[in-house]
Amino acid sequence: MINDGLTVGQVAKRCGIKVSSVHFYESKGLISSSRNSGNQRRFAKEVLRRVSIIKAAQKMGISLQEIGEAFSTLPKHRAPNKSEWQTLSTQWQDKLNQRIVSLQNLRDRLTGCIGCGCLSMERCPMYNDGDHLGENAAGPVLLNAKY
Amino acid sequence: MINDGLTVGQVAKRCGIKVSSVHFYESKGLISSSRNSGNQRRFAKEVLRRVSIIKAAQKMGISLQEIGEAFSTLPKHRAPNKSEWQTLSTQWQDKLNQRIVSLQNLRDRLTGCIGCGCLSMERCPMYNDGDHLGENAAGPVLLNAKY
DNA sequence: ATAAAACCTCAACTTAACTTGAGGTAAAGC
DNA sequence: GCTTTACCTCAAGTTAAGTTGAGGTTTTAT
Repeated sequence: MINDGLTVGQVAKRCGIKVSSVHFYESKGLISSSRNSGNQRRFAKEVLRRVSIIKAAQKMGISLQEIGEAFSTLPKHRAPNKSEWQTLSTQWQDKLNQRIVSLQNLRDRLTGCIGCGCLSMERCPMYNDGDHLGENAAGPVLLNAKY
Repeated sequence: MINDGLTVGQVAKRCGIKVSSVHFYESKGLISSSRNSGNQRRFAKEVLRRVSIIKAAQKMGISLQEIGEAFSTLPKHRAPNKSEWQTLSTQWQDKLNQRIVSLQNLRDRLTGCIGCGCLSMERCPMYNDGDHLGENAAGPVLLNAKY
């Protein structure tokens, strides 16, 4: 068994994750493997890129669920090519940009609002950065009150 | 019982969260209440600000644990004043700034890297934005390989 | 050839942040 | 006064993303 693909241990080590995580990602369908004669997993090198991308996407705040959905648009039995990866990249960049903008808004309003008296759920600009409140948020909200 | 403070239901509604969450936050020591003659919770208006801040902090990616730690620096039996709230604000702004910068780095590297051949755990600039890899990430990593 | 290291499966445990439900009490509306 | 709505407590369930462990097999190294 000299050159039959990567073992789980090798994948884990090269990706900086645990063997159990490799198993876990496979169980979620994010990566796949074949088996050798002794029923041990063997991974194509392509898996390293996939794991890299999983990790990068997670840093962006993308869930494994969403990563799986994005991966499902990739070809099943051929290594994705450059432009296929770039399609993913573009989708996620948009998400990432939105997150950044949203955090920037929050940051910009934080100083102005947290110390002032206006902090309220409904009207304070801090809470109106594109997100919507829960269903039951209809009631009147304290404005300019001193708590 | 006309003006004895806010009931859980009122707090929940005005904050756009569920009654169970109000209970939950109280169980975590993030907010507190007194009880009326019939053992029902009554909240001071100050609680609305606290919940507001909990929500804002969560949007920033701050955990309830950290929020609790920050809150623990506030006075126990007096409503915090403006400058006390602003101290919190300042702490969190730094965290927020770091997160933003980190996401920006990721974003800026995403397009360049995800479609190219260099995406690797160890050397690719995408993974070198200040975070460190796991302990076992020591092995050689595929560079410029076609997966 | 044998021992150690790596794998295998499957079930159960972990943490965060809540939610749901059961069984029972209090307050409000008519 | 009665009924409905709101509360109470406490235990258990939920989702995400893994981790841990038990019991057993395969590879690798000496």
